[in-house]
Amino acid sequence: MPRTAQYDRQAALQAAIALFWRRGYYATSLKDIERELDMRPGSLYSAFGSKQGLFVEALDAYTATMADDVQNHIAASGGVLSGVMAYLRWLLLGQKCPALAATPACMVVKTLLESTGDEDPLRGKATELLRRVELGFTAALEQAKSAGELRPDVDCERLARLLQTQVMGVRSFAQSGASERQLKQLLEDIEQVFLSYRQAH
Amino acid sequence: MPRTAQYDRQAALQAAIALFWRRGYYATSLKDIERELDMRPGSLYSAFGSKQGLFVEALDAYTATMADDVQNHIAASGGVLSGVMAYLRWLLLGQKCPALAATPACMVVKTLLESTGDEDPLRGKATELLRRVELGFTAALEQAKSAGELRPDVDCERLARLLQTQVMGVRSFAQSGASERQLKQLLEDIEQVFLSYRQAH
DNA sequence: AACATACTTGAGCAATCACTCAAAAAAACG
DNA sequence: CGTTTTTTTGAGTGATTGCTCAAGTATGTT
Repeated sequence: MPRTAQYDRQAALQAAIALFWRRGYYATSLKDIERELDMRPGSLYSAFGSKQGLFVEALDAYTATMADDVQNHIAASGGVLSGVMAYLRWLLLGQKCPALAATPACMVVKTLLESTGDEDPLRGKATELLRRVELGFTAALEQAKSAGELRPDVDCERLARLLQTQVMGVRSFAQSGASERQLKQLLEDIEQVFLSYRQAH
Repeated sequence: MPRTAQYDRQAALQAAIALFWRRGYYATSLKDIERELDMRPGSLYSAFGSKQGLFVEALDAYTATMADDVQNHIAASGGVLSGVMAYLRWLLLGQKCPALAATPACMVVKTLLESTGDEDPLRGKATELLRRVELGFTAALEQAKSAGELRPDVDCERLARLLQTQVMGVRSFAQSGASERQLKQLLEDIEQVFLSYRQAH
């Protein structure tokens, strides 16, 4: 009996991701959102509740996509460390140029850094998601250690944090407009960081 | 004959740094600024021109202070790489707890990441300042190479970018609420990164 | 076709945004 | 003390903020 919704929720979320990723939370107005998602306030608020609700949902979806991308590169590459490096190369050097080249920095990190204090719910959400990614890294590293890719004495939780720090660092650095050649060198240098964690054969 | 200004420009700038560092540019309102700097609109606008003018001046002052801190630690530590590590330890583990522990992330990086696009003047300013810091690193590394601290084949510009990436990474990671123990381990691990660049004796 | 049940629309809400400016106040001179 | 010069004040600018809601519109069922 009811009328079916006109908009595509997933498409709207993708548009929201692109918009918030580029402009951040506080600098994005509802006018921007209405224009970019092609939705009017009534539809927006019945679908997502509030600007913050939409943002959180977009951030969750972004993180899920990112985690998938990382896992796919790990699987395709065979090793965890080489997989993450492959992911970074794909992300920063790939032909995803137009959209991503402008915003190589991680949306979660952007959110963490634009949060206004400890009480800001955005900070809580961002740290929660970072912790989730970190746990994913840890699990993948544990598995790699069992498979003999890593030295048996490696502390996987610790290495996961180093790994995450590297990813946060390069992606932020890439935002400052480095050339492709500089990024390539940087990724090489970072790859060296992980050399000592590998199991010698 | 004229009336002398009541406010202290340097004190006002310090307050602006603290405020913008914590809350970012877009999420900070003029009401916040009036309260925190204890200045009314007229004084603010005669002194700094605009919200953006005040922000840029604060960001410049922040960067100058940060560069001083780094240089001091390099001088006190004897080596460039050990100096930067000492700076990070002082920044992230020192007793600067209350104010800084809440905002370990670099204000310039926060600005870079909260900028809304390539046309955003904030992004230009942030990249310019990062470039300046990078050049400072390069110069210090060149000097260190001449002094025999670094291997003669080290590409100093390249190492400077790696160094900056590490600093950006840890400081951002620290914002996500890591424990002191985790930070300590992370700094140890990062120190290992630079080991291979040192000149053997 | 007529009804019921949504969804979409856009005008409009109070609050806040960055900012202006005329008037009041205060210092340095005579 | 009075004059001059500058700063400080705070009410007020139009525009925009996130958001609401009644009216209009479209769909699926009977």
